[in-house]
Amino acid sequence: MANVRTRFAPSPTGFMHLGGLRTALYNYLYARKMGGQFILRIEDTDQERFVEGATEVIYDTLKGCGMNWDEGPDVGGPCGPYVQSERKAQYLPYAQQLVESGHAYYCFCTKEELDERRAACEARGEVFKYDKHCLHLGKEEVQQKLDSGMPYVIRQNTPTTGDSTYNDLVFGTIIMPNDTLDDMVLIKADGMPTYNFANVIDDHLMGITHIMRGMEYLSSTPKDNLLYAGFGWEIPQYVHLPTVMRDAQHKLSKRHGDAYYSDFIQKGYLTEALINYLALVGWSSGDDREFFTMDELVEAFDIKGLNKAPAVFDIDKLTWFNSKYISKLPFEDYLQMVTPWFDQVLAGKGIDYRRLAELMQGRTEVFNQVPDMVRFLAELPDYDVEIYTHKKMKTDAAVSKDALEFILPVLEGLGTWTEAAIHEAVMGAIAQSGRKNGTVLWPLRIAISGQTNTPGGAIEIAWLLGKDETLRRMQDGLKRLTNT
RNA sequence: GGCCCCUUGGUCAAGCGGCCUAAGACACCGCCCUUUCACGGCGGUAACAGGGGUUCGAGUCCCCUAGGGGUCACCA
Repeated sequence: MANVRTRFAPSPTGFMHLGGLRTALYNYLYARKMGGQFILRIEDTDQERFVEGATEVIYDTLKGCGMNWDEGPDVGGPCGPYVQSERKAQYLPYAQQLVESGHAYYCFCTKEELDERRAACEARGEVFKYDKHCLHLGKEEVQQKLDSGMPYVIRQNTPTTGDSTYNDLVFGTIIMPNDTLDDMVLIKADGMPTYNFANVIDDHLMGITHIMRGMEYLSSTPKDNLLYAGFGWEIPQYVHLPTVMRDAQHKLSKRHGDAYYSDFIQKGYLTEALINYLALVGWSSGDDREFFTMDELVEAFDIKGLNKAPAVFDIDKLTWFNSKYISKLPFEDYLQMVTPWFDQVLAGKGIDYRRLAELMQGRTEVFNQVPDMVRFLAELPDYDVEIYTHKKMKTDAAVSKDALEFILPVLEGLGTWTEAAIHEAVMGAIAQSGRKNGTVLWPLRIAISGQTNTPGGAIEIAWLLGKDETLRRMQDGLKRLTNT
């Protein structure tokens, strides 16, 4: 097969949508897998939507995810420029060429006229389609209007009979009746090309061999093909991708804060986990493997593994991946990453982050859960004495009160406050007294943490808190137990 | 509404005519481990949308119905 060239062609909106990121990923993987090139092209033909700094977001996201492009706006390449607004001059001549050959025509209908016709059509319950009104203008008439400076657009002249057929590498043969094809605008009144037109021109000029994009383009592809045919250009391979959904009915959306790459990074998801999971939404390697590095994805990627049905993006599964990736992090990396999250609630409290991090790494699913998990170290939460009661530990309020009264002097008398010393003193005293470990340790942990779930047990927490605070909290617990 | 596409457990999915009384993973439930929770180990609940065909044999092929998604802009 000829050299494979794929491209990712995002619009600079300021955000990287996860669906778009996945599209970029598949394009990247396929190009790398085939030893071809991955090209980045910025599609900014809609100038009203220009967003400052938006291209940087695209660069940073792609780079951050480990997807490097071979050709693009910043790195250049033989087919540049790679920003559509910088290529604007080239599109009109191509459109004019299509007019010459009868595949396109000038149209002078105004937006208002069209809206009117569209409304009338819809009122009749019919599907609106441009009626080729201006196709029938005489050559002189067209020239005259052009010369007079009348605003115009150039429309594609689609056939009205027969069918258009093409092959999609994921969906197979797609057949579309030509009479459902609209004469879409190629060149807008402002002289800029429409997305559809610019795409075809650029993809051809850049030698793109495989077009991998969302399946929303499945039914507009025949019009693209008509354009390629009009120029006599080779039609590329199409790989339409299933939609990434939030649930069975809805796509991922801005509103729900579940659509953008940055949303997830801010919440404390790791890029590697996100990429790994994203690759699996709509694609399967065919075996049971779930964990992939980027290199392994390149190795395993195959268009045959692409699914057709829309796939729901499951945050629970992503979170599971994330917890696994966090667990595998080198400890020093974890410590560094978790520190700002500790700081949110523990800054200046004198808590040993290193020890806390050791306790936390194995139970961190997403970093934004960390503050709530460790907040109790900063301040004893108000809690219900009910939580002293635990069936399995055989504890209730009375037993707990007794346990705390029993262990308090042991800790008070402790000279060195290290985990080993605390452990030895507490466990020794328990053994000597003939009590059960849980009967004492459960109330102790409740008293000093004020909650049933904590990172680490009573001894680790006591050490983290320090002697004074530990004793203070135990006194507090005793007070609560006495009052009931 | 027209046209296009899709349909295996709650979710992602394996399956590409017999190896399927249908894998694996997440989630959920139970048990074990454990000074809590989590981790880990073991086990469990749960699916071929429905109906017709084709075939010796269908989750796998065809048709219909239903449901879902997409698309019908001088937006990308």
